[in-house]
Amino acid sequence: MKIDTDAKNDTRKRIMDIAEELLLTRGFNAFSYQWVSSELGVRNAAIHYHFPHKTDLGVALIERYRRRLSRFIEAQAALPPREQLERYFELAHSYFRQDRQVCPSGMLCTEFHTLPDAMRDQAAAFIGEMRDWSIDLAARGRDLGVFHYPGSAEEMGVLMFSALQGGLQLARVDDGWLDTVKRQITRLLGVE
Amino acid sequence: MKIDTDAKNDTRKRIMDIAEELLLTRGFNAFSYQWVSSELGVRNAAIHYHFPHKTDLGVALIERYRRRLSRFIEAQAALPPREQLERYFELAHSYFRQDRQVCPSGMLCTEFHTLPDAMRDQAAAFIGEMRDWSIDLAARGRDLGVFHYPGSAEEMGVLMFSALQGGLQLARVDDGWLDTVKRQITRLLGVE
DNA sequence: CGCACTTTACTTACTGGTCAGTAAGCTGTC
DNA sequence: GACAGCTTACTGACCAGTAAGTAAAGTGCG
Repeated sequence: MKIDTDAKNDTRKRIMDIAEELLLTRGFNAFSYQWVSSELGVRNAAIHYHFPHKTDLGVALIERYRRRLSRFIEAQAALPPREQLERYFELAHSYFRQDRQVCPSGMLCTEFHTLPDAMRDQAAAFIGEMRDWSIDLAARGRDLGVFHYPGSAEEMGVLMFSALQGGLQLARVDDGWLDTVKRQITRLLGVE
Repeated sequence: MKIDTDAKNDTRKRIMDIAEELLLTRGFNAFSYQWVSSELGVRNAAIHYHFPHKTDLGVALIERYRRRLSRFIEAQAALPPREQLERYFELAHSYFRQDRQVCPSGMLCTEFHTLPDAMRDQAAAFIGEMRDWSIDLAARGRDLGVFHYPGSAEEMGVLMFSALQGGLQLARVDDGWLDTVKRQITRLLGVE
């Protein structure tokens, strides 16, 4: 039996890790293969070997986000809504702690008009999945009598997602911003 | 007396108008002087005559946003909170209608780490003014008994700003998004 | 086991295109 | 004749992407 996760996959993963950090701090259009290769200590063309076109790298990154999100959702599907909400906030805050990153959806939305088609499709699917999860959380919390808010679960889920995305970006300019957003969302959910 | 708003100021204004559209659709890093000059029907260097460095153009754009915002705030300072809220929503929606633009603060936040210092300073000031106005609206609405929400005016103002910024971006992927956010904010403000 | 062959994971060296920015010249108006 | 508002022509840097070569590891076979 062959150990498949050797040099190739390791380099590939390290490229994606470096590219991910650059994507979430600077944006897809604001980093080049040079940035990745010099950080990794290889030549430019080595990146092209693993990801022939920059689009391939971008698509691979979003696909990975989607897999992670799917695992994240599954891993905490059984938790009570209050804890799920806490994890949702923690997810957002972990981006902020890491060099004031924004969430992938926020970066991909603002760069949307400049992205290649394949990346747009992936981004739209990813955002749809984020949206659905946020709505599910709002719905489940209300059904279990933990959240008390006006309007539908869809409206509340969409609002929470929007506020966290915006809040994470605005936190770059004002440290306390994200905490304020988290606090107010919690209050608006009527959690005692 | 000389009519000052002649060729120079006219070209300068047209450059800024074209650059503004590019900024809000593609982002500051994703358009070049070539894009502006070809749209305007002049040569590259003509743009450099009016704005020697791209940073100068960026700063001028944000300064203009700040002047506009200040006029916007002044023009409707006396309106009842419900109407002020409506105008706030309309401001956001007018961006969306125009080629799915995002609001300036959203674009500047996500590109923040790549912007020159002078632009960052302007962006931070602009966002601070937006924030203050949103908070004032929440405070005045509550004081006049029109809005009924939990938490402080600061928290509610910051949340509204965040949700509109995020919602405007996410509307690029899903047409109805912004309307949903507007509806839910209105509900959460306890407006009957 | 040992030798030939193939594949993997790169390298060096390059292309054509775009970028911001500059220098020098031209033209029409006060 | 001075200056505003351009133009043409250019520079050096960076960009994504490619082609050809190489060293080492893996594979098939006698």
